[in-house]
Amino acid sequence: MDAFYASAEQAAKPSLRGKAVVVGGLGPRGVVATASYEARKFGVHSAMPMGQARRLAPNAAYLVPRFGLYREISDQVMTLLRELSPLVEPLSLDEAFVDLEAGGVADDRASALAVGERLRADIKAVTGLPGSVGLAASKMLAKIASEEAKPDGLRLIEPGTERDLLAPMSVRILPGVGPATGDHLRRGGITTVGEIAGAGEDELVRLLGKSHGSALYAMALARDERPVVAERESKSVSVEDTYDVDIHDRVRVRGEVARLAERCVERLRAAGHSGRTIVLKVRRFDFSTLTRSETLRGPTDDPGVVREAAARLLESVDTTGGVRLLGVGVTGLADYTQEDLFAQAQAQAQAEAVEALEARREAEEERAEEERAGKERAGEAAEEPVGETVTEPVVPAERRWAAGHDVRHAEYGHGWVQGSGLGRVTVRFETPESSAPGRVRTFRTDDPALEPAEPLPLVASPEELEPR
DNA sequence: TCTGGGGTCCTACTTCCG
DNA sequence: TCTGCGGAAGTAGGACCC
Repeated sequence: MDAFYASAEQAAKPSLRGKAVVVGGLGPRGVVATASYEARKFGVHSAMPMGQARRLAPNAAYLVPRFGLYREISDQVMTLLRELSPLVEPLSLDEAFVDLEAGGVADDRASALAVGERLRADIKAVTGLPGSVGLAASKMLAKIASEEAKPDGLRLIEPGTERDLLAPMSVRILPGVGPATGDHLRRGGITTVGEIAGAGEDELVRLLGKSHGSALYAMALARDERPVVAERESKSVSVEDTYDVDIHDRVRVRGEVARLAERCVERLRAAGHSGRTIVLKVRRFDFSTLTRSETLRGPTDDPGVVREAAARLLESVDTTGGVRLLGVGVTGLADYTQEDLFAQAQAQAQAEAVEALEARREAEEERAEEERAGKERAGEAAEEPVGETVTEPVVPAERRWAAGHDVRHAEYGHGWVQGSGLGRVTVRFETPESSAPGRVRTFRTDDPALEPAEPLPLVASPEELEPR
C-alpha cells in the first residue's frame, strides 16, 4: 500500500485529499510514521522527528495513527491476497509477499501482469485505497519492484535482466543494508550493488563478517532463494513507552516498569503465549540504551512473576540522569503455560527480598524528598519536581480529543477532531462519502453533545467484485 | 534536529557441563 | 585430580525493517 496510514486518513477525510498529511506521534518526542506524497514534497519522511516535519511543512495536517482502522483495511487486503495463493507472508500491516506459482494463478509474464492489475483493482474497490504491485522471481526483487511501482502502479522485473537492473543502484536498496552497513561499505569503497558483485564474496565477508557478507554478496548477484513463508510464529512480545519528559524519580521508574510488565503480560496472554525470558529495556537521558534479561526455569504468563523479574532487573540499572524510555518484553515463547512451582517459589523468595530492599529505599527517598521540599519552602529551588501525585494524571485535551480521531455530535453528526487545546476542540463534520470538505465547528472540550466515535468504513457498501 | 514502537536476526562474550 | 576442549545456553548490544 502506498503511504498507507496517510492514504487511509485521506480516504476517511475528504477535506485532506490532495493535501499534505503527516501521521505520527504528536507529543514532544514524536516521529513521523507516514507522510502523504504531498507532504513528502516538502522533505517530510518516515522516522523524522515531528518538530522537524512541522518546520518543513507547517501547513500539513498532523494526525495520530489509528491502528484499529489500519488493521481492518489490512485484513481486507490480506483476504484478497489469500484468494490468490495459500502462501502469503505479511511483512507489516501494509505489505506482503505472495507466491503466485504456489497459488497456480500465474505461470508466465502475461498471466502475472493480469493477476497484478486485477489485484490492484480489487484492492481499490474493497478498501478505496491505492496499492502497488511488484512482480519478480524472488522476494528481494519483488520488493524492489514494488518500491519502483509506487505510487499506485505495477512493475515487473523481467527474468534475466535482474543483475543489470541492480548494478547501478545504491547498496541501500538491498535488504539488510541500513545506515551502519552502508557506511561500512562506503569506507571500503563500495557504494553500488554492482561494486558489491565486483568485490567478490571474500572481500564482503572480510568487511561484514561471514553471515552478513555472504548473504549480501548473493543478493547483489540477484540470488535470493528465501521462500515465502505463511504463518510465522512470533518470537517475542514487548511494550515500551517513551516519556515526554525524562523520569528522574526512581520510585516512579519502578511504577512505570510494573505497569509495562502488566501491559506486556496482557498482550502475551491475548496472543495465547507464555514466555521464559524477561527483558527490561532502558533508554537513558543521553539516548544510550541498555537491556537486562533474566531467564526463568519455565515459561510464565503470570503478571506477578513478570513484574517481579522486571523489578529485579531494574535494580541492576543506574538511572541517575533520567530515563526517556522504558520497556518490558518476554521472549522464549511457548504456547502453553507451564506452572513451574519451583520457579515460582524461587521468584517469590527473590521478590520478597527485593520488596524489603525497596521498602528501605523508598523510606530513604521519602526522607530525601522531604528534605528537598523543606529546602524549596525555604526559597531554594528544587532541581525538578519529584514524585508525581498518586492519582491518575489529568489527560490533556490534546490527548483526549486526539487529532484525526472520529467523533459524533448529537446535532451535527459524524466528524473528526482537527485540533484541541485551551478547553476547546475543533471538529470538521464530514464522512468518507462527503463529496466536498465538511464544515468546521468548535466546542468546549467538555461539551456533553460530543463523544468519541468509531471510524466509518472507507467504502460504503463493499462492491460485489466481478466473478473471476 | 534530536531521534517511536514492535519486532527479527546476528555477533560476541561468559558460564556451565561433560 | 587437573586441564583442555567444544557445545549449549544465557546475556548484552547492535543493526535493521516497517
